[in-house]
Amino acid sequence: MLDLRAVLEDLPGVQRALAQRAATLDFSGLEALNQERKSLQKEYDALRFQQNQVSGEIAKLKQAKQSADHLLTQMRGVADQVRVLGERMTGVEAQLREWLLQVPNLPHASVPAGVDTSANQVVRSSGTPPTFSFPVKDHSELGEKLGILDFERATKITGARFTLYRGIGAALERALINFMLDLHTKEHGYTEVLPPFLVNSESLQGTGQLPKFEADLFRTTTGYYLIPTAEVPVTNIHRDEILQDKELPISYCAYTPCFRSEAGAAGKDTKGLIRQHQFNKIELVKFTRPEQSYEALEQLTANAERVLQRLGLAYRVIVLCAGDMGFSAAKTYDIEVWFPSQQGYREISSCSNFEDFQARRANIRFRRGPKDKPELVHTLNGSGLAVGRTVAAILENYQQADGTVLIPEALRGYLGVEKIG
RNA sequence: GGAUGGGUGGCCGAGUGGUUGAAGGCGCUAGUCUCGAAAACUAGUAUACCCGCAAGGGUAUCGGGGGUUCGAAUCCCCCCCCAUCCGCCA
Repeated sequence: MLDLRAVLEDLPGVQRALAQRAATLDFSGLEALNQERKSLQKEYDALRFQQNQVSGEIAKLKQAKQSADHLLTQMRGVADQVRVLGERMTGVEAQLREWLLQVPNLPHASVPAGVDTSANQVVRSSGTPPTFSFPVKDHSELGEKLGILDFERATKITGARFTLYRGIGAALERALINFMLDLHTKEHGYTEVLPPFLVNSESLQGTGQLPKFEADLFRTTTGYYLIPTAEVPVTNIHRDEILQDKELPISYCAYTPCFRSEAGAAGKDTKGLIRQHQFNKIELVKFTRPEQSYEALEQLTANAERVLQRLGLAYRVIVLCAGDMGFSAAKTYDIEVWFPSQQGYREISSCSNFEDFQARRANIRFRRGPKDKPELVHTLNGSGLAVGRTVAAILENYQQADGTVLIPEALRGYLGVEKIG
């Protein structure tokens, strides 16, 4: 959520910034709505002032055992006026908030303009895509032939876009989770957390999934939602809190499954592990002082890249253009890993700085010193990494001519074998 | 799921209709004292919004929402959460 005051101070600037991400929003009436809010508040405050004053006088008279009847008569009906004004004020405030909640974040100055993926820019590449002297198989074919991925039975158990991992395949997924968590906790200084996988709507509003993106979520009959990413529960750890300056920056990593309805993705990536309703992910989340968040974004992205380096997978880092970023992000790097079957790179991590956008929604603040006013923190997060896609990348990049798959060195200690098949 | 007791400021804790934003204590900040520190003493110490150049003033907030009343932390209703007991369960 943007700061209403800041928006009103520089409407043209905000509109220009939002135009960069192809966000069309109706700003007309915003100023008037805010004026209405102010005048209602003025009226309301004055009336309450009067009410409080007279009530105080009544109290004094009663204590002095004197009649207050004339004052009681005078105040009859005022309470109703207060109620009516209060309701109008609440209504206007709700309208303002509703409007603000629909507005995406403003892109950072370093973000390239553009409305779709064609304006994204490659920042750097690492590793060399492997070459094969035989026709490569894609990961779903490899997984099925090796008996470690069973898409058919998962469809029977649940439906499309689910996977049953089997034997060494299940163990590989688990090994990757442990490997990634160990790397981030032991070498990158993150604190591991294991959050709830169901969250309430306040949490989803805090990180920006609600109210706009309800269709992407699974909702339970109790009104809770399955998390679409650990970003939601982990960022909300500190919702409605004032952190101490010395606590910052805070770095959390978490393993969770993620659940996405994938509404609107019909026909896309229908085969394999790439696009599932349920997948595992290691998430990195940071809370920082505002002046440190861009440095933190570089660091967080580097931490995610480290996983791919250790696994020996070729990847590149993309900076997303304004129009391709998620709703809450001010700047996003996507990390894309090489997929031999597609002769191209596919997203495996997305690392974003949200600046104070989520912090304002979720009311996450910090205090520099005992006498200072609370300020909003900056929040960041990124995948470190999506586990299912990592399994897919390993299968494809480490496949051998005989259909077996070598296990990357870094994982052998976790898995206890050198190859699958 | 049933029963009972609770949710008050950064923390502990008083307060059951009338200057209560809220006693008292702790913590924190500043000052006095000290060579310095501790202790002691003194003062200050919430957040948001509105008016104002400012000084300052006003309003709201005692888990959340509604209601009663001239007036609600205090009374009533609904919801959430916590504790304990029972039931159930991994």
